[in-house]
Amino acid sequence: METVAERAGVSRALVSLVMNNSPKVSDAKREAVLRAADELGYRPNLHARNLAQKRTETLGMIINDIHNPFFAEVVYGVEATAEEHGFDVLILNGGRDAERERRAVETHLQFQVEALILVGPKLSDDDILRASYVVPTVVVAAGRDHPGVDTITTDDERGATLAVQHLVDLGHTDIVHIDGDTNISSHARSRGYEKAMRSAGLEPRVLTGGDDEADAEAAVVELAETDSMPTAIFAFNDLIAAGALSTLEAAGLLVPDDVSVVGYDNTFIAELSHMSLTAVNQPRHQMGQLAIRTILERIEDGRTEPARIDLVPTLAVRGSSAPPRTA
Amino acid sequence: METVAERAGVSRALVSLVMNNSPKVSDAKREAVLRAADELGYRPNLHARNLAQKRTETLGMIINDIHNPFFAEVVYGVEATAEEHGFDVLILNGGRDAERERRAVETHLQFQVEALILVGPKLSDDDILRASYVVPTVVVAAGRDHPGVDTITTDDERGATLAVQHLVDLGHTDIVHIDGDTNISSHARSRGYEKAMRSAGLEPRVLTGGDDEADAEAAVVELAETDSMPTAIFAFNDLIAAGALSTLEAAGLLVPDDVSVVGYDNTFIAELSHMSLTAVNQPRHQMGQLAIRTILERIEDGRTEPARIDLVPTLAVRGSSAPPRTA
DNA sequence: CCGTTGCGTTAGAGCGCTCCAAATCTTACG
DNA sequence: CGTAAGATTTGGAGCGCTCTAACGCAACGG
Repeated sequence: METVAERAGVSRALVSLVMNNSPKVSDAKREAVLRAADELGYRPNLHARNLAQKRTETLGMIINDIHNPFFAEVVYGVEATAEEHGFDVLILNGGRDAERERRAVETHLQFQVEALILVGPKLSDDDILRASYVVPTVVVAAGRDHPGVDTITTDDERGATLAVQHLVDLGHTDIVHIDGDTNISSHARSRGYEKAMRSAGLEPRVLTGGDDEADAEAAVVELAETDSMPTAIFAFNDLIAAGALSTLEAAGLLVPDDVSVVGYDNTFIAELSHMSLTAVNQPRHQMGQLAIRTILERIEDGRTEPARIDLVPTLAVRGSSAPPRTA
Repeated sequence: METVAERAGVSRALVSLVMNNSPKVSDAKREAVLRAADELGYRPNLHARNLAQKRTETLGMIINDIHNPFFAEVVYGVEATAEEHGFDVLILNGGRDAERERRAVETHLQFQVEALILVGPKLSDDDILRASYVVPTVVVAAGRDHPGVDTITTDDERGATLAVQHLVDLGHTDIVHIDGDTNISSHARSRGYEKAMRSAGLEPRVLTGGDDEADAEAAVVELAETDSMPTAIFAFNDLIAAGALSTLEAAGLLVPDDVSVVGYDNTFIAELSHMSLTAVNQPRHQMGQLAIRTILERIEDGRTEPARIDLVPTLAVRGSSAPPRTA
């Protein structure tokens, strides 16, 4: 910066003004500075800037797993909205691991991000709350209540109910749920499933799933081997559903003829007409967008009470669900 | 830091030593500092640290599109290896847009990242070269030659050849390629396709594709409407292939009976047995890993000549390819 | 009993930038 | 031509940390 100032024949302060395109710089000087900067390949050091400014205009986002297309779409919503407001978004990958997420939070905090956006976190409530004392924090796709922090969710319990009701309406009575294991929204979806089953007078049956295709296999194999295959499977997410589809096929079962399958998230995978997966839809882009809006209300408008936005899930009916054979 | 030092009854310098867990601090003082830091909720400011140290131990990665699972797997390879060497990885999403990528590069450079990892960049060679003057830069999944910078690729031309040869071996003579349009590796794959077709004595036919499912539709619809449907389609990537599968199905055509489809990347989408997509495989995890190794050779060992690592693609044969009807 | 050694500790400068108050230059006007 | 009001520009302190060189002190040998 010093060098640029000298070359342009001005003071360091003036260079700073130009780099932040302040309006109160004469055109002549501005141009001189810009030219000098260009000639020298000068690029402001963000660390120095952030240090001096005590602001970073940067938001920290942690996503559960870059693998899962659900999260990718939330990211697009977040980025688009953050950009509009002049914030950079730093992404750290949680990698489906609470410990890694904890380190990611720490990294973000040390980077002095102005807010934390946790998408489908695996962290404990305590960890989240602790982070929220340091910096505004919003949990997206939370599934359950996070006391004290902003949350953007779709009503997972209701989403699960939609899925079950759809299957019940088709005439299914034997519906198994493969859950999300330690995933944060797993509990709400299981609860919705169980309630809906009970209120339809049916007996719930829940198997342990996990995050993705691979985690579905064990559950479906178990169903096949114990000869307890239901007429319908409601999966924790689209990946599990896709895994179920694969494993069912490998077991020689037809979907939807032998077994109906319903997923959750309605990602592009469900949409692929080859998959044609009936799935509960979450408005991902909007969720990302609302996350930023919510956080900006804290940063810029100084809101302090936790916000709680609960969106309404819908059901996208496709080819993987049909009436059971016996009906 | 000042406050922590006071509370622990030591100097600021000592706090610094403790925070960087230097061995030359007495246990008593170390503990005192740690306790004070904990009580005060002290967290070192990374910007100040980076400024003083003139190192950031941070790598900047830009991925073409978080949507595409191919990139996600490269990310895992990069992260795992970077972590081993004590580097943080900052991810910025290119969003399939050269202009956004350019801004992302700028952001990373201002953040003083110690290296740049570009995964499937949409940037021009010039932009890439310019970045490489500032900081060690490696291009992953580059597809074509990038003079002056390190590249990690799989041989895309050969990959395309594998796909075509597989189809030719099955007896296909009418094979259309849906390309990657502006994608960086599109050219190499098209070239491989064309060469392989010619050397098999067949006439190449290339349609414009793009990045994902949506971009496949136009091409396939065109084939259907102009009554020029081939017996096999070789797609630029798995997403395009998946889109082709969908559109073919919508047109009432069976895969592989009426049309064989081959994808590229061999992501989990291809693996889903419902998709069962024959696809060219790239060793993604290894590519990420090698990217970091290569870059570390520059940072830590001071290599200066550009490295060029070209891996060998393989073909994963699945259910979407079969002999043509007429054969 | 004193000079040495070496460990543990510290003062203080400096990293590259922003921001404030104050200095300087322009312009307009009586 | 002098002056006040703006418009520009500048010096210097300060952001929170690391790093170097130097310092204090206990243990040790002669």
